[in-house]
Amino acid sequence: MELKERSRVFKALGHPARLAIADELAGGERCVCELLKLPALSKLSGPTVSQHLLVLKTSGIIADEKRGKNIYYRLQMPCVSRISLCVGERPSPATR
Amino acid sequence: MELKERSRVFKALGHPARLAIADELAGGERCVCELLKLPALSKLSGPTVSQHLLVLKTSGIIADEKRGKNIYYRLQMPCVSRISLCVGERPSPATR
DNA sequence: GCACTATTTCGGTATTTTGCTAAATACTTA
DNA sequence: TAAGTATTTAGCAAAATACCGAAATAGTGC
Repeated sequence: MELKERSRVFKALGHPARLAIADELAGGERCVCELLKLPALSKLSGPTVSQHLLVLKTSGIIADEKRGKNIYYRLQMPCVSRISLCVGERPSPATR
Repeated sequence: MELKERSRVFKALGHPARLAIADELAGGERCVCELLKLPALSKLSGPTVSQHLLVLKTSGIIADEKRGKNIYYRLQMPCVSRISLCVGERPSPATR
């Protein structure tokens, strides 16, 4: 994958709300109404969360599927759940 | 690591210039003057690259050390080189 | 068809990020 | 100490992003 495309994936994960969504979807698919209840998203409006979902989708991280009244999102990029853990690995990051 | 702190790491990698720097440093330490020659950075001014280095440093991804005339940067967060590869892994799995 | 629920799209504003030039700092060598 | 090289800091304009409320879309059940 090219530099720009790869960096787009990281950029998409580079917002607390979107990272929280990716983390949650690592546990299986969720409809938007479930995601809206996440603590990290509960302060945001529906339209705002919808925009964040679009960013994640555009970068190829998640995919959606409509079933009945709801739209379900799921993790499409398998490595993302691994990534997210790995970043937390080190104890003290910004030590000079 | 907390959500916000983790997302800052991704955000830092979410720019082609900074991802290129991280990729290059995965191969060992480099001084700024070497980084400036990278194809992905050659179009940018020195000060701009310096700002990108600061972003990476602030998020704990890289560390610097002054030796003689030069400042050498190195990867401080070991998992970053693994991450960067992993994102390129899959083209588009048509799950479902 | 009408009301209701779930979700997205639109239009706008506030904030953040990017990248530049000019100037400052720090080290080296003559 | 003067000049030269390497790098950062400061200040600023332009572009991108984040967020919201209102309106639109789509499905369900009466």
